[in-house]
Amino acid sequence: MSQKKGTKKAEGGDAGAKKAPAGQKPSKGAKADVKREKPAPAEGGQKAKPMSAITVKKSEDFSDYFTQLVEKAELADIRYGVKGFVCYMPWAVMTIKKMYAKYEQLLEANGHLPLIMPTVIPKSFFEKESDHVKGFAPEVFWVTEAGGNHEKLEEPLALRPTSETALYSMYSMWIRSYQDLPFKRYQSCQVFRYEGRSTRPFFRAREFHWIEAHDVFATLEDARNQVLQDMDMSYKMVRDEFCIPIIFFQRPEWDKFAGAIHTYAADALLESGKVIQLPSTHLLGQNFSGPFNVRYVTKDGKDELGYITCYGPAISRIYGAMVAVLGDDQGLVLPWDLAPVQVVIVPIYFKGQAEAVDKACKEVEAEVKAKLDAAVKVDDRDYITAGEKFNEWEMRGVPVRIEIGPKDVEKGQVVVVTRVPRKKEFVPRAGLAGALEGIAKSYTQNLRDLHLLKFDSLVQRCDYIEDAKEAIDGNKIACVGLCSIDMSGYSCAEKVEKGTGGVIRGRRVDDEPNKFDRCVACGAPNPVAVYVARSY
RNA sequence: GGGGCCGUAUUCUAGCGGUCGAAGAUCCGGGCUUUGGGAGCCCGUCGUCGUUGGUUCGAAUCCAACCGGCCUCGCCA
Repeated sequence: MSQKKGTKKAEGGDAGAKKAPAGQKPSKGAKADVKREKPAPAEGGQKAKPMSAITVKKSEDFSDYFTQLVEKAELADIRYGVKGFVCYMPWAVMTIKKMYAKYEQLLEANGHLPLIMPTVIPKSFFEKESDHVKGFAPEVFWVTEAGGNHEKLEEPLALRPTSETALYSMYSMWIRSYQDLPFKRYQSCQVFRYEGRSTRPFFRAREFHWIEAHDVFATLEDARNQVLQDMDMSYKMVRDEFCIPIIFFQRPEWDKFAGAIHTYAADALLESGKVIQLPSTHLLGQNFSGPFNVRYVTKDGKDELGYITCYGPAISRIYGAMVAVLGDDQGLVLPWDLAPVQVVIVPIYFKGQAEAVDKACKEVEAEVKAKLDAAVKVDDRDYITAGEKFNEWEMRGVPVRIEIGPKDVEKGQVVVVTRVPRKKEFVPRAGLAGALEGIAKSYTQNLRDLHLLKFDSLVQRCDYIEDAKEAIDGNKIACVGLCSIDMSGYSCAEKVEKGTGGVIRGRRVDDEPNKFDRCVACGAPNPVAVYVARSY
């Protein structure tokens, strides 16, 4: 019987089999470490984890791994049936809300006030700035009719792909004088993009969740300083709090936000060897203040255009990146502050001793809540085994598990197990709060250290396009010389991208250690060092 | 947007022109028994075979289009 089951589970594992030969790999690697002694020899000969476990190794098939993680840790449900739109499940939402809260707090500490704008933008607003219109034209959802008879709207409404045009049309009314500047607002909202490329939960959707901050200043210099602050906030949040290593690039001229003077964007590197863009900040200068009439009166009575910046951390994508970067073969891993449940208590029941165990669990729960102010949960379900609970909470990335059984009650101790690193310890009840405090304090720091591989170690300096291709094929980022990231460098950039299969991400914003004598494509002297990588 | 693969119950799979009034496992509900790393037995429930149209005496099965999913290549948070 369990033989049959082993077989079935192996099959369950190839949820991905339909897509590629890679789907077959998993069963081979599937852990047989659990004491399931039936070999199930006839059909396939491999034991497998239950369907509730991830059946591929992250390092072997990242794409399948991510799909399974999203499904099995119940982060999103993709069965809604509209391309690019998914249900965000409670476990993900609880973390995402915490991420929002941290980000919003930081933005407010840096002088931003919250605001909520309408979701629809009239066509006429949207079309005021021509570069921006061109950039977004292909990916806007339009609301064109309404009512029972599908009456046509007099003016089509865009489902906002981003809010510049909505905000700045109001900013022109809200901002009157230099006394109003700097004028800094943010909103947490959803935006919509009719994405052509294939969609992925969290990473690329047609509806995504983000924060956008839009700031107006009296001088270009003030605006530039805001861009620096935006980058600093990104590091504080994305790297320090969410434990995702990132680096900022100035995007090439041909790859900037439509309507910006410059775009600066953080890239993270995922297990697949692809970079993904995380927060970006744009120096818009006066490109929008002209068309939208964002003006202010100076101290000496002159009428001036404001200088604008906008900053867009996409929380849903950052969440996806965090899940992807931190997760391991057991499932999700979360920083301490972001875990919906930080400590789970699993009672180990035995006939006739449940009451004593339950009582001890309740006591420990109360103590942890009181002394640590942590999110604690007692998993007292009596219809599944303790082992299954262990696996379930590990899949969900709960940082600490406390096991309490009859033996522990007797000895006045508990078992404390940390998710990362996976470590089991017997702790006397009297020392529990102290032990947990220690874990809580260092947990996130440990994760960060674990993942803060410096980009430097993943970057390969290359003098020839062929070398760069080799580096990129080996899941690395290539650093090459390019004559320019202005439009004058575009044709060389095309050659590099075609020759390497990567995309030019731009020039590092911080200090550049690599120096080049000539452009890899045309040989022109005094090139700028740029980074080339495959991207999501 | 291009190319490739795919769509049967919550999920995974079988069926590949008539024997399908669609099979098995899982899930779910009930009962017993269990719980220190993914338990077992018994009973029960669950199906617009993705949708629409076509071919055929007859379609889950063949064809087309659409919708969705996965993989892969050129443009973005």
